[in-house]
Amino acid sequence: MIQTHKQYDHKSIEEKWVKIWSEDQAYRAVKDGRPKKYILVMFPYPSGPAHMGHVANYTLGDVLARYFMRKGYTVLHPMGYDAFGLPAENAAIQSGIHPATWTRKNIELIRQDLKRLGFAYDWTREISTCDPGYYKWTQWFFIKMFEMGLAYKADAAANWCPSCGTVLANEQVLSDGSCERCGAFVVSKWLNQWFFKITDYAERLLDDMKLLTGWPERVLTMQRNWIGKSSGAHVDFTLESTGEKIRVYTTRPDTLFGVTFFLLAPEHPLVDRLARSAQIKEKVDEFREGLAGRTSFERSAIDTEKEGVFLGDYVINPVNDERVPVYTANFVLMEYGTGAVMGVPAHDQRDFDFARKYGLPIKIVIKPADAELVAEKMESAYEGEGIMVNSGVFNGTPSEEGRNKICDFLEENSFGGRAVNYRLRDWLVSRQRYWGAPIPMIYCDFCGIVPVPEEDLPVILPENLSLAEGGKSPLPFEESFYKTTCPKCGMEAKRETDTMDTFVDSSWYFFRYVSPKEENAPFDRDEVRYWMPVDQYIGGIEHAILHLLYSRFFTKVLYDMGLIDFTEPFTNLLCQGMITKDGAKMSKSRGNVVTPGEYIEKLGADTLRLYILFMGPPECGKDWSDAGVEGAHRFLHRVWNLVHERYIDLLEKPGANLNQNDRRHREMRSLTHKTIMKVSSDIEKFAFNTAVSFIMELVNGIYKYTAEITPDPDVLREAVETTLQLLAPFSPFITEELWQVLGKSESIHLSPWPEYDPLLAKSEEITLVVQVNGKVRDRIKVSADISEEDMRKKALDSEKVRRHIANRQIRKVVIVPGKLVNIVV
RNA sequence: GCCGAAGUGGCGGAAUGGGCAGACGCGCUGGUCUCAAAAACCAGUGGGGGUAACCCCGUGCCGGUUCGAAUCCGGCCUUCGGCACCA
Repeated sequence: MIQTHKQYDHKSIEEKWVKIWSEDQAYRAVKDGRPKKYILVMFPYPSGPAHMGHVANYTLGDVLARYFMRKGYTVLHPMGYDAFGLPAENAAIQSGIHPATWTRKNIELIRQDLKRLGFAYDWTREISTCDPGYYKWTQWFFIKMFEMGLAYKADAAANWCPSCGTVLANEQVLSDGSCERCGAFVVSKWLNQWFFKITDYAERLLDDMKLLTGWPERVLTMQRNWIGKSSGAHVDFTLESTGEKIRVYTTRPDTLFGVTFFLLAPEHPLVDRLARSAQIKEKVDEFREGLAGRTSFERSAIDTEKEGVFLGDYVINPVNDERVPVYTANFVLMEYGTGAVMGVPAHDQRDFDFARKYGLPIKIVIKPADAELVAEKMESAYEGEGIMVNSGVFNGTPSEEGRNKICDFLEENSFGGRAVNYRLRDWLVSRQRYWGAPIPMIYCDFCGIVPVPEEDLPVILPENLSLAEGGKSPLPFEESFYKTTCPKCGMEAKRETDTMDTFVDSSWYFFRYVSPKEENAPFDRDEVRYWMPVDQYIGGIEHAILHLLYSRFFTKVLYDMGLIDFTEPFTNLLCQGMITKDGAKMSKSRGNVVTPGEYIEKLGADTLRLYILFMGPPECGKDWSDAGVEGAHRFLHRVWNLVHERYIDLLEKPGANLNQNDRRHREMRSLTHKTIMKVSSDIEKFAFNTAVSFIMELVNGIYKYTAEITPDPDVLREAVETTLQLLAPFSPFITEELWQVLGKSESIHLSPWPEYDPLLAKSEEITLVVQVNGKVRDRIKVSADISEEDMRKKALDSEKVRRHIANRQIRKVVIVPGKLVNIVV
């Protein structure tokens, strides 16, 4: 039967298989006896159709999932939507569409794109965080954490985004002081808010990083930085006027004898009590007013001038009974350490600046090895190591050693002792927004804060409300929502009207996938035991701290609750770089947005997937090129034509002058097997770009083979079928179609991954490189199993080499077996 | 300022337990086909020199180790990312 030569029509092929795979529920995760792989990609925020970042991210996951399916694993590869969040409310403000409507419409759009892209998801496990069946359990976790003392309400200086009209967690403020979401500058506001006590887990979050051997080093470094552990000492100073102790934290106890003043954060509760005289009180108020107007970023900027006010009181340094003045100063932070700092101007640059400004004494207590310090002549603080001086019995002690000795001394005399501090702050989780999971708490005038009883969950977010004036949340104005009765005493009470940070929703979603329809628990524990932890997590580097730190924290809390028996959720992590266009982030305002939809339409999902992987290593940023994507399309055409023109046609008219022993048949087989070997190992290394290039080389090789010689049918069949099988995870549609053209009855995606024969994968011939003094002078084709002696002989026999040696004396011959000979003269 | 990553053709990128620099693709040039073009196919393509065989230079810069360095070591420069008044 002669096939009519059909043109490669990506559109009809892809539509056909999307339908078939969908009807077959082809990629359901089945819990069976086989080894499992849980391949997870960070679920999208549904803000519209899929964008290129999604394609890149999800294609990586899809290639791995399909690869492991064919390697005999049972694979969990799910998809869902991070569906609560501010953009939905912004859309409502701008166009009047309800956040729920907007979100569900976008889920529909992105789902359609994901299906068109051919991702092998188990669609029966689809979840959405705005679904009451999901957020019921988000609320349940909140209550459990409240019961464990890990969720608490407190007054604190919070990051307030004026444009979003809500508070933000520290992690959601960028280093320039702007809002991670909208870019507006964040201000500091003193507010009563809900927090998760992530600081209780600081040490474990840090310590368990040693388990994360499958994580990129840069992500671990960023988290380590963020947690910011430091070791030092607590020292209790005595307030002269009242005799009470004020504790400071320092990383340099060795400089304790150099204290010449004492500082309190402006928010420190002691400041008001100390500022007794009217004159001082006035100055302090004025000083605080000056700070209040500024953004928190401005206040903590390194180049902001150091300022302070003397509070009229003194403290006594416990180690030498020296009396030093107490100031409040703008650069002292209430949130870090104890909110009180000892001033050692000789050995701390900030204290030095402050001392110079207010004419405070500078006392040298560390002497550098190679210089003499004179207080009056110093231009900056000496922060390095040295020998302790002016420090009583500690004189002559090296500073590193001194730190320890002072700590011992403090502990022996109950003046303080060793202490550890973290930069990490508690996670502020309440948001004054509508489109989020309601915090399941009730305020009762008699009983205080009472959690919603478990059986009353979920606290349903009413979806029939529209945003209040100025885009504000309608919940505080909606009596039918907030009016309730106290579960304890039955009296009239008021619900919490704040919702949760959406990062809470996404901190446990990977648990929900294992049993998405479970109604009596957040997840089925047997299913978790089988599928978790996630074997491979894939997502953008922008979540290096945020989502990944929160998820690690949640997992540890779940462990402490006794729900799971592991402490880290993601065994291996792959962080992909950003896709840019013309070197810049794609954005509507720049007008440089390219959307997957247009390319799926024009060139096909297979082409798009192939190109986006071929562009470069996954972890690097990639710049989109229209010319490049055409090249990928051209390659798929070549594959299509290979099957139709070179394979089917030639098989139809077999056999003239078949010379089985011709070297070229063996070379073809060798190339086929070599390609299996390289593509397999490259996929496991995430080197998808080179995996694709090896498949391209195989295709080029087959073209050459069929052009040069009448192919052997078995050799050609092996080569062509292997090509399709290796290409299948990358471009699932065209390979499935061609597989069918070849008369296969089962899906190519269910066929076992090809195995290679190591003997065949080895070349018969190698190119021997011959160098003279390290410079390549000749290349000789030799048999692969050549002996070292023959290598030397061949090299020395070479005409070109002889010319370069001329009549100089050969001093040495270096031989690298099977590769290279270097002749040194 | 501190920490981390990276600098390779016109472009995206290959090659690091030291051993052929530039795989694969894009772009470009020439050719075949065509009335012509597109597509497709074939050939070429780091720079310089030479009619040629060939020769010299070349992986951010300067040194070093080595028979041999994109790869290792020391010092610089640049870019990107993170942290940054955290006591």
